[in-house]
Amino acid sequence: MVNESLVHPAPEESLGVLLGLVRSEIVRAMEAELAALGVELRFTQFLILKRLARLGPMTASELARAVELDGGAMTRQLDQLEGKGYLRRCPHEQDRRALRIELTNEGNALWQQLTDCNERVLEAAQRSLSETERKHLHDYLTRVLHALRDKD
Amino acid sequence: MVNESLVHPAPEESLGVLLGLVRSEIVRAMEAELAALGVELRFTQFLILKRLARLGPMTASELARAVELDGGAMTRQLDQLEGKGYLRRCPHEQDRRALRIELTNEGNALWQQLTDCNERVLEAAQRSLSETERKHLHDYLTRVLHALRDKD
DNA sequence: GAAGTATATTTGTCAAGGCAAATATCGTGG
DNA sequence: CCACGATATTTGCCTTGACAAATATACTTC
Repeated sequence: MVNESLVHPAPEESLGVLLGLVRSEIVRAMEAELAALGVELRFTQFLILKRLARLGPMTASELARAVELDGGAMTRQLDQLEGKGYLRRCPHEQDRRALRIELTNEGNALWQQLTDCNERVLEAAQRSLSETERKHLHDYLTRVLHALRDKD
Repeated sequence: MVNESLVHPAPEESLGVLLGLVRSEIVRAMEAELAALGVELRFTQFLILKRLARLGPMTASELARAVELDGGAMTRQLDQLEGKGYLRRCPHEQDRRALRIELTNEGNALWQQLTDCNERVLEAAQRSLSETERKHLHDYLTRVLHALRDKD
């Protein structure tokens, strides 16, 4: 598969920089899209709700690990999301140290909007990539991630 | 009670998440590598020095735009980098509002270490990708970035 | 079952970056 | 020249996330 933009490469941005730029554009686009729908959520909060919606109730620690967020930061995000009424801290049945974090009805109702919104942003971002290219992009990034994590 | 799906995360991480994970691993690796060489620099500071080394002296505003950093944040980073002796704020010859930011000899000397370090980290990150795949990855990311910036 | 270790949550502290206001200077159109 | 809007830098304020300490509870080992 020949690609024209390989023939005229942009002034060489290093991978680290490029990743940062793309990510911050995606975050910006998502937050703007949400705000336009009247939903005031930061990207991190979107990620938290997404995990809960997809994986079901779990403890705050599991949630923190799932979104790679510090435990302390998670406590404060949960404060906010609970305050907005999207989730609830319930006592954990087997472990009295832990919490069972679950979406409220309102949180579940919001979820459809969030996932649609995410869909639109990712579609827009990748609109110049073919289906195959999208798969490759995902595959490459996954392999890079593994390379970085499994040192050697 | 541990949620098994957290141990083996779903194969499909969304692009936004994946980008964040890869970037934060690269940042972590770079900072660790630098620290191991006795150089205490944050990734942002590395980027600033990199721009200066590659593009030569410029104003603080130009530098801020080049690394996509807020002007206020740039002022504070310059304070630190000037304090460490890596750069210098000189008066701008044509514009008395502006500064001419330039690397010191020490800053230039550091540069070779930084670029070698960056080289090693990126090589390690992409070690499982062929030369062609690396080019494609870069190309895809560049196209995604353009798609996000040039709204339709 | 007691002691010691590991884990869950919360809270305090800190650095970084975004945004807005303040100040200085530039450049342009009367 | 003068007023006015744009730009450069700095500073203050706010939010976020990392890290560490404190507290409560679970688990493991003897």
